[in-house]
Amino acid sequence: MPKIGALLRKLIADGHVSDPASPRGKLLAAAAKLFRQNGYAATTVRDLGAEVGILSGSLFHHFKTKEEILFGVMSEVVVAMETALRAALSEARDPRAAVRALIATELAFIHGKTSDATAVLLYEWRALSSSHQAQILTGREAYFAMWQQTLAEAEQAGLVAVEPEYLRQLIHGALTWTAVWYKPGGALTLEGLADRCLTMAVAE
Amino acid sequence: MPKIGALLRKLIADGHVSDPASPRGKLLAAAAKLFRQNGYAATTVRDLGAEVGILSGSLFHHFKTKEEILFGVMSEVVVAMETALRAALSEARDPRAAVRALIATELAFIHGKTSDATAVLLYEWRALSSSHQAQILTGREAYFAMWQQTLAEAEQAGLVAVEPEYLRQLIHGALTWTAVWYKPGGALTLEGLADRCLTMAVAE
DNA sequence: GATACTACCAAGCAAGCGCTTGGTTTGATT
DNA sequence: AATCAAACCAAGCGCTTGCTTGGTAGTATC
Repeated sequence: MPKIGALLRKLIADGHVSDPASPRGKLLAAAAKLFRQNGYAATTVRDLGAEVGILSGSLFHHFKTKEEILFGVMSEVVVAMETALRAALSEARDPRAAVRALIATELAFIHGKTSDATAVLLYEWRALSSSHQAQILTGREAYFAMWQQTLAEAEQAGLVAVEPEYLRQLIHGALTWTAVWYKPGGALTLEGLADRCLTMAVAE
Repeated sequence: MPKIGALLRKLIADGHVSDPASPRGKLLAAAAKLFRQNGYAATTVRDLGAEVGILSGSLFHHFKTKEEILFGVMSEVVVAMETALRAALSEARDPRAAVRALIATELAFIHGKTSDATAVLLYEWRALSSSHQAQILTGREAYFAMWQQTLAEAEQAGLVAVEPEYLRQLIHGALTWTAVWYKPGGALTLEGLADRCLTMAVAE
């Protein structure tokens, strides 16, 4: 499984993700942090400006509206996540390893350097305009399909006892909720957490 | 397992939960609906007033602040949930049945008549003041303890392969997330959903 | 050395926000 | 018939919100 950092650098070089050194990239990172911490609606454009050290009005030189900033945060993490999941899957040798690869990659996004943006993607869905929602949803379809297919193969191999479409959602919920309770650096490592999730999801 | 409706009526009669026929009860129900739909920060006191058919200023005859309304929604559902979980557990004859009782009860809250309030409790945590957060947390401790003990007994019976403290959080996440994707009335019944969750959580 | 572009500031506008105030209606109680 | 509390209205205050406008400093291009 390639490190996510390396994948991210390639996406930046290709222009699919904003350079964190650029004003736009810094702003998106700051927005992700504040949106996660206080929520989108409770974060003001003045908060955002202060976080990057400019006045609130100057934000609108980079983005047309506040909501475009939210959309920017979400769409970039969707691109990165899909790339990472595809790379992780391509190296898995059997259904069980494939499921573990998906779990570990998703946990890496939820708790690694992209954790703020990922949390915003997962928990600020409502705040997006419906047209932007549709765009993000389209971007995530490939991602859902990967999960679906992987779990279907695990089912054929007799590894899982719950229908893939339901199991996918249940696992997704379990992983998503780790953003609320799991703190890296404690007794449970990220690898350990992935092991527990795998144990729960598939049979031995 | 007693119906939640009956438990709720008793709580109303005893004054632990607001009567839905009273102005306060109607307001809390409307608030739960709007807070869930649009989020706490994005819901204005004018929205709340319009939903119950009064002017925004009149809300403050019933609650001191907007945040007190949120707190009211959350604290009442916490009381109800703890009562329901305790009742469900008392009728379980073995560890497996106990786990299923907890799962089914929580799903009933997430998707039944109290679904709006439950969703608000789960997803609007950040919007509460820290002192109110502490109060809600205290109220939920008994609830966490029930889960913890039930899963510990299941572990001793050899039913689960993941440590109770982690498994509790993973299951909680899976159940919580059903609020986002599961729609009652489709091919999968609530009982069916509970079965899938149980299958994933404990061995045969 | 003129042009053009990016990134920002300074100031503020219109709209909407939570909440307050003083007064009115309503329905039950005495 | 008089009393009283609960429930609500009408009006608006002080403040914050997202966003706009016109202008400026720095840097790169031709």
